Amino acid sequence: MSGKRSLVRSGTTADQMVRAIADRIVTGYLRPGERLDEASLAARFDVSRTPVREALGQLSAIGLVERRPNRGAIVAVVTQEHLASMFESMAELEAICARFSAERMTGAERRSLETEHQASARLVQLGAEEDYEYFNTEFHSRLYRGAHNTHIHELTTTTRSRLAPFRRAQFMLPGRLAKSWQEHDLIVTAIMRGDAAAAGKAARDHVSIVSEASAVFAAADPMEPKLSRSARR
Amino acid sequence: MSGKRSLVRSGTTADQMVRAIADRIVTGYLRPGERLDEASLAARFDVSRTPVREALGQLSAIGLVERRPNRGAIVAVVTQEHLASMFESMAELEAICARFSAERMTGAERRSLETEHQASARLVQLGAEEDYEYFNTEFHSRLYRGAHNTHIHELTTTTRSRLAPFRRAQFMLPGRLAKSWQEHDLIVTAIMRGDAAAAGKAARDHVSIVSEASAVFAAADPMEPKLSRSARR
DNA sequence: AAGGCAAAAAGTGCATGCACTTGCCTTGGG
DNA sequence: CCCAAGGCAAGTGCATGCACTTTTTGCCTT
Repeated sequence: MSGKRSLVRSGTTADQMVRAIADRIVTGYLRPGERLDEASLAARFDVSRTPVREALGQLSAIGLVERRPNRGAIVAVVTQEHLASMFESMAELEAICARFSAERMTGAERRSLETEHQASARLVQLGAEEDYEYFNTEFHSRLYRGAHNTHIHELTTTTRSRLAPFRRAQFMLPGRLAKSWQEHDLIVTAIMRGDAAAAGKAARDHVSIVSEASAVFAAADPMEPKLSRSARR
Repeated sequence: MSGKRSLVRSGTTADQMVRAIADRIVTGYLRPGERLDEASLAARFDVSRTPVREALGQLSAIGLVERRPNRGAIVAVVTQEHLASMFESMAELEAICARFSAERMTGAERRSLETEHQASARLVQLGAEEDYEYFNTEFHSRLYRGAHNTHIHELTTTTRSRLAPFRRAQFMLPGRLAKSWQEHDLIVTAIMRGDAAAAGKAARDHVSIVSEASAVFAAADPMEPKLSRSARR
C-alpha cells in the first residue's frame, strides 16, 4: 500500500473503517439515506475496497447502515415510527440502568456520580453547551456502568449510538441545560437514597422529554434524503 | 465457482454464511471457544474465504463470535458473569415486551395468543418436548411482536439468539413443560386483563427461572473448550 | 412525443494472491 | 537440562481482478 494510514489508531484497517464510518454517521456528517459507495469510501480513506466492504457489513449488522444485495449501502434511514420505537426503548433501557444503579452502585460510584453532577451545575450557570454535553454523556455512561450488567450496558450504548444523529436537534432548545440538570438531579437523588423505582421513573421521564424535543426536528429530516445524495459528491 | 451452493437460499453468499455459521452456533453444533478457521469454513461450504471473512466480521459485530486481530476468530465464549448479565437483561426485556403487550396488543393478537396458549396445554399432557419447544418460541415471539416496538423486538430477538446455546440445557429438567405452561398462563392472564405490571412481573419471573435452570448446566461447559477443537475435524 | 428495448456504464460480490503477523519448533549456548 | 534466539509453518489481512447484477442512456418504434 502507499504508506501511512490517515487514522493511525489501533486495530486492523477494517476496524478503523468501522469506527471512521460509524463516527461520521453518529456525528451526522453522513446523513440517513445517503449513499455509501465502496469505491469512493476506499479512495477517501486510501485503502482498498475490501476493508470498506467489511466495515459496511459490520455496520449493517448493528443497524447503522442498510445494505441491499447488489444495490449498495446507504446510511440507515429510520422511519418516524422506528425512531419513536428507539426512543421508547432507550427510555426503558435507561430506566433499567437507573433502577439497577440505585440498587447496585458501589459507594465510590455513588460519590463520584453525585460529585460530578453537582460540579456540572456550574456549567449550566455558564451556559457552556459544549462542556455540558460532554458531561451529560459521561453522566449517562455512569448510569450504564453503575447497573453492573455488561449486556444491558452494550444494548444501551448501541441504542444510544443509533439515536445520536437525531439527538443533536435538542441542542437548539432554549433552557435545555437547566431542565436537563434538574432531571438528572431527580435521578441522582433517587439513586443516592437507593430508591430503585423512583430512579427508574426519573430516568424514563428524562429520556421521554429528550425524545419529544428531538421528534420535532427529526420530522423535518426524512423530507430531504434524495437531496443529500447529490449534495455530497 | 464450482457450481451450486449447498445452501440454496436467498441473499448473497456472505449472508448465507452468516446464517449458516450463526445457526451452527445457536444450535450448539459449534461450541463456545471453538476455533473458526477461515480456510476450513470456506472449504466446508465450498466458497472462498472472502464471504467467510465478511460473515465472521458481522457475527463478531453482533457478539456471536470473538475476533482477535491477526489471531483468528472463535465462537464467543461467555463468562459465567456475562451469561448471568444476559439472562438478567433478557428477563427485563421480556418484562418490557409483556408490559407493552398488555397495553397495546390488538384484539386479534390477544385472541390468537390465548387460543394458541390453550392449545399448547395438550402438548404438555402429551409430553411432546419438540412440539412444545416450537410453540414456546412462537409464544415468546408473539409477546415481542405484541409490544409494537420494532427496536425492542430487535434487541430481544438478538439477545435471545445469544442465549440460545445455553438454554438447551433446561430441556433435561423433569416437569419443565408443565411449569413453563403455568408461567405462560400467568403472563397470558395478565395480558388479557390488561394488567401491564402483572404481565411484566410474570414474564420476568418466567425468564429468571429458566435462567437458574440453565446456569447449572452452563457452569460445566467452560471446562471443555479445548477438547471440542480436535473433536470437530 | 412517449414508450420500450438494448447496450453500455457503474457498482457490487467473490476469488485469488501475496505480504505480514503469530505461534511453534528447532537449535545452539549456558 | 533449561532457556533464548532464530527460523518455519499456519493463518490472517488487504489488494486486485473479473464476473455478474443493476441502472442508465440513447436509439428506435409506434
